[in-house]
Amino acid sequence: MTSSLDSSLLLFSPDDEVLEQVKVDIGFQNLSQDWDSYMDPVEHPLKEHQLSELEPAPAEAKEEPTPPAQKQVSVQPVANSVPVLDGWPGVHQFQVTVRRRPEQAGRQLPYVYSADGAKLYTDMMVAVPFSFTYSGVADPSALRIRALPIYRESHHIQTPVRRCAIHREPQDPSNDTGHMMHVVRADHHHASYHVEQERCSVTVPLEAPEPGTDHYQVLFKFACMNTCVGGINRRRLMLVLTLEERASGRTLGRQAVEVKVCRCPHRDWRADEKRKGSEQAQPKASKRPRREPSPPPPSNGQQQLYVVADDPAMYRYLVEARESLLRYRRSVLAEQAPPAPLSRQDTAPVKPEYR
Amino acid sequence: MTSSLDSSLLLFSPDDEVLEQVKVDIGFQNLSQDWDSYMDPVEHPLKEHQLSELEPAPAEAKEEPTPPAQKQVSVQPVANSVPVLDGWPGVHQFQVTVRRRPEQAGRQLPYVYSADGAKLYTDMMVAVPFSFTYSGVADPSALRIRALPIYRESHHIQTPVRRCAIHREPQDPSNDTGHMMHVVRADHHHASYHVEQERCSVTVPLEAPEPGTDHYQVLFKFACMNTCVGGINRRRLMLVLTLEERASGRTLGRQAVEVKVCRCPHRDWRADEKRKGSEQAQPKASKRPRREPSPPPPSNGQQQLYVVADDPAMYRYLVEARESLLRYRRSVLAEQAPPAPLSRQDTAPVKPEYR
DNA sequence: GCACAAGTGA
DNA sequence: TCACTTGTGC
Ligand SMILES: [Zn+2]
Ligand SMILES: [Zn+2]
Repeated sequence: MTSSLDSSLLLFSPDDEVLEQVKVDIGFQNLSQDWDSYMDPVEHPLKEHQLSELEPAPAEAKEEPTPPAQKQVSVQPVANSVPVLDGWPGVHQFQVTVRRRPEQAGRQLPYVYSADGAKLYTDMMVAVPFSFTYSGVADPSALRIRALPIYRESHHIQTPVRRCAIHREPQDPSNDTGHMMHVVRADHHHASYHVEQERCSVTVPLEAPEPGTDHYQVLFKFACMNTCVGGINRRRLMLVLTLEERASGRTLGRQAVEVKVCRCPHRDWRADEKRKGSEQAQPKASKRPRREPSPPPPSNGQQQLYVVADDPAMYRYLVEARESLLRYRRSVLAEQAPPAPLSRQDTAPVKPEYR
Repeated sequence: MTSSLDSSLLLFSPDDEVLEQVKVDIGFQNLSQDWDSYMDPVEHPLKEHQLSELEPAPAEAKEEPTPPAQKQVSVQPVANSVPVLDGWPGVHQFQVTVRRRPEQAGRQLPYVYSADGAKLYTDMMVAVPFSFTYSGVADPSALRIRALPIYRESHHIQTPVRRCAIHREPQDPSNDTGHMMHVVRADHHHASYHVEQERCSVTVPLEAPEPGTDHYQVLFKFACMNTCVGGINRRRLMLVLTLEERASGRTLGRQAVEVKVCRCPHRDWRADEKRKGSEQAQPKASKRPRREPSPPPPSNGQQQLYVVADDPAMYRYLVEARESLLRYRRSVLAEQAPPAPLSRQDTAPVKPEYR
């Protein structure tokens, strides 16, 4: 039996990390009244469409044209499976990097790799050379490398990374080579594209390093920006790279690299560096990390209420609902005692958030 | 015979303003060699897709469900017709404004109207009350008001204003009331939506002012932002408001209002005001107007070469081609003597501009 | 490579 | 309302 996204990549986790995360994310602490008024469909300004991302995408789940030999069936229990991004070299000492790091780059490349943060900054649709090292592999062709993009924040880690409406258009040049739904592309003749549980990934066969080099190089491209509206939408991205046994799909090693696909890789890399520097310099309160503070990991030892999520969809729904509530509260706070209603024609009444 | 976009709104103009504009826009002055190398499909970094906007949109030109009584046929010659935005009150003294201008606004509205510049700043999908005045109309119901969005810059004035891919999605809340293709909506029970020559507009019947007021108020909403990628795309917008004879479609009056649909109407209005102020203060070179410098209107008295555009599509094609060339030149200038080609695997070769 | 414009979280 | 982020023109 074979599996493409195997059980060590998609981790089945009833009341472990995932639920811990749910407890943290869904922080309704004795706020049942708040909850009620929030959930009242007449009172609060939410509409279902705000949760539209949660709906399973209109079955795009068809398998890509793949060499029949690699046709595979997932045996993975789907419920509560969450992608793992812990680095794990495994027996083959599987490692990843991107060559030509910034400090030695002579000419301005359309990408920068920060080795310490394991973060790649790249423009869209440029081929970035990932270098893989491994050892103790008798027959490389029996293994393959999979690249799977996921969201970094726990809030969104369960959401499949999908392309935005604009770049999904068939006439978009990024789709000249097909694989319209795939954010991550591999410039490799034997790349094969997979869609499993709504998640798009690409695999390439493992090969021996080119003569004279000690690493196997694969070119990956990214077909949406981190900022793509209706797609990645400014969320942080990780690229999970796994070494797999081709026949069984078993994971033999794993590494993850953060990827920021943006127009000015160098500028943004530099900005991150500066930020890092100033944060260390002033370990005080400093400036709050603007981007996605991500719920406090351990939190206080006090009794915590939580909502159990039965499946990923529910989890996502709840997380989203929570965020909507937070937005709602903020807006209520912001408005506070709605000013004497004007002529009732002057301004639009309760309206959904358009974006 | 009836016409919805009549001949005074769409002006037939062979060798007049339009061609003047072409002369200015297409400024190939003795640059045939430049042109050649530019047009060589192998040498230069352009691809057809960059001109994709020029292609006629996949026939969305179906008429909206409209009361049969208002079903109309256009008798308008299409070639070289260009929208007019000169204010023209006409015999009925047709005038437009938006009430509640900023200086007297107590509470922060989601829109601001600058009367002097005749410019509206508004958030997306909020109902903005336009006030119309007119006089000498015996039977208002025989007339109607049309709202047609067009691009302000001559570069783009021939391009129909279309919604972006994101807001065009059927599940977008802005489409709950239908009219998916329409950027401009009227909050009026008898609004009727038109699509003619790829241009979307909306009409409402003219009515008598509400008792006690001297103006007829109509609520308009805007269903895309000025910045919408793949749609308006940061271009400046005008809303052309025409008073029409309902039966004949004849134009009796016309006014135009610039509209900026953005997230922070007040901020952007304030910014414009400041800009205006500082520009007057320093009438010297000052800061170059960043946005769309729009080709120098009269230019020097020297012999000017120009390319004749036979029809709007060609015109648009040429304008776009010209802009592409400018981009190409800039990029060539920027690169100058391409550095010794690297390992040929490090960087992506000639690639189209992804966006 | 800089500076501006403009969406967005807080 | 402020400040940050980030696409984009030049
Ligand atoms: Zn995208
Ligand atoms: Zn839009």
